[in-house]
Amino acid sequence: MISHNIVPNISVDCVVFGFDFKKLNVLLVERELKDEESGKLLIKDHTLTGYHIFEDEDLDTAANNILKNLTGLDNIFLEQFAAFGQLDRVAGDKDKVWLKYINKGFAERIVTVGYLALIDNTKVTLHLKDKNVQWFPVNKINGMEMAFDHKHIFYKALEALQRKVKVEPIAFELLPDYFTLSQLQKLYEALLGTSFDKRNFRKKVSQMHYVIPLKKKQKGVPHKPAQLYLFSREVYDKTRKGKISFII
Amino acid sequence: MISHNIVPNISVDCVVFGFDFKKLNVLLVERELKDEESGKLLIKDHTLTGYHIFEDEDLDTAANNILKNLTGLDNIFLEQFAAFGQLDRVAGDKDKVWLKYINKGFAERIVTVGYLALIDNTKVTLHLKDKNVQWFPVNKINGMEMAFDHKHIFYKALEALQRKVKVEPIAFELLPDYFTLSQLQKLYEALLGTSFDKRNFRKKVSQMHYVIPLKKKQKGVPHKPAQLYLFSREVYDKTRKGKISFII
DNA sequence: GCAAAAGTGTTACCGGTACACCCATGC
DNA sequence: GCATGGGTGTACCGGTAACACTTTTGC
Repeated sequence: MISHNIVPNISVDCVVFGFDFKKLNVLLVERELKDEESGKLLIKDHTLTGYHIFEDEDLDTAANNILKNLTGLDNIFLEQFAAFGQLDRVAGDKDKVWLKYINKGFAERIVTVGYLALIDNTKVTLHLKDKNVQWFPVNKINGMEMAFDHKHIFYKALEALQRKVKVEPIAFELLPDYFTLSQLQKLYEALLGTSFDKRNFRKKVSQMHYVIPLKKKQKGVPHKPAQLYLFSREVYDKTRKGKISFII
Repeated sequence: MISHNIVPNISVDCVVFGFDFKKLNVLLVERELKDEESGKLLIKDHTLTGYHIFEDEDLDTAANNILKNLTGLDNIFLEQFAAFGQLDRVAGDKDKVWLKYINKGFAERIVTVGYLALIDNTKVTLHLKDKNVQWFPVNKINGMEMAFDHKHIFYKALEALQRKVKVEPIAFELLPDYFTLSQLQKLYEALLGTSFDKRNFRKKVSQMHYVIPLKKKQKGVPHKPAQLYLFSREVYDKTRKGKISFII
């Protein structure tokens, strides 16, 4: 039995991160509302990608569905990182106007569960065309206007990501299947806001036997083509000794 | 304006940890139901300490109130660690009977937010008298019957605790204000399920300038009395260099 | 005086850090 | 041939790990 009634006071919001080989980005949806008569712009800001769960929908399922709708992809890395339930989290002036306008029967008090999503930019760009969805560099978020408490949620997600990335091999989710060591290094530098010594970084990676060099090389680059690598979760699960650190 | 209506589909559950200088314990409430006519025992198991939030109550406030009711103490260490929303999480046979019996107007679908609480056993034991609330060693939980998905929640809490304890100085919350280094060592050993070399452990602690020796010593012990120490959060906040590890 | 836990230093090894030059390709 | 990023080895230092005996108290 499938219900399509939403739960009026519980939602799921996904903070979707992507990496364009230079910087870390986050996916945001534009929220725009014009006064019907005057045409005056009442609201123009951004929100995370989320919605209210259905009565017969798991939290994890809801998060997956959001990502599926957004990108067309299944099997995206998704992990819950926190729940947000402040009394006033949807009670900003603009937010009240907005909720009244969309009029979907949401409650005044909404608890949302935040999910972290990591996606491989190279697989997904096409599906975002002609939606009001866009990538924004994470270090520009501070200056932006955001709906509800979404800026707060975003920063909590970023903190969670930075914490996890040091301890679990999840950063690979942000890279294509085949990647170079320089791309991996730039990714960690973008994630953690630091920079690493090239040789030491490579020495460390070479101890991670689940980062496997391929026979392939880059092609068509105007410099020495780089070796391509692959992350193997199977090897990781078998060989990790429990206390591998992903920082240098 | 204070409302005393509960939100029927959102609850908060606290996983309360304590340390008795030998092992790590968790606080559980007995859940018992007898058939009114036959007197037959229908349910006898244990639950975490939690309740449904009120309409005008923050998640954090709700968790604090639970702890306050339970222990009489304010200012207990409390941290959210996950939300649980599986469709069938309150739909076990016993759970259905129980929810019908207590008849409080809860929804069929309940999302609960899990909080980790750390308390100093020496301050709180008195307040638990004559309630059906008791400490249980964490390594006995596996063999116990628990309500709803509370066993699952408990294990997630334990994992979160083990993760955090290596990286933040929260273990001190489980000790009295003044403690000995042996107590601290036993605590970490209980938390992480390992054992440490005494000298190396002390060497490491001596580099943590926020663990401060006092002029006092233990009294009335049948062996050489130990130096007492104190954890100073102020010193910690000032001196931590960002990457101190609490493991050895 | 004995049982019980407190307290204390040194050495060996390994992993982390710092650092500079040659190489392969596209244009 | 030049601009661009790819790729490589070594020496030093600091932290971790292993290890055994003396001290102080209550009884």
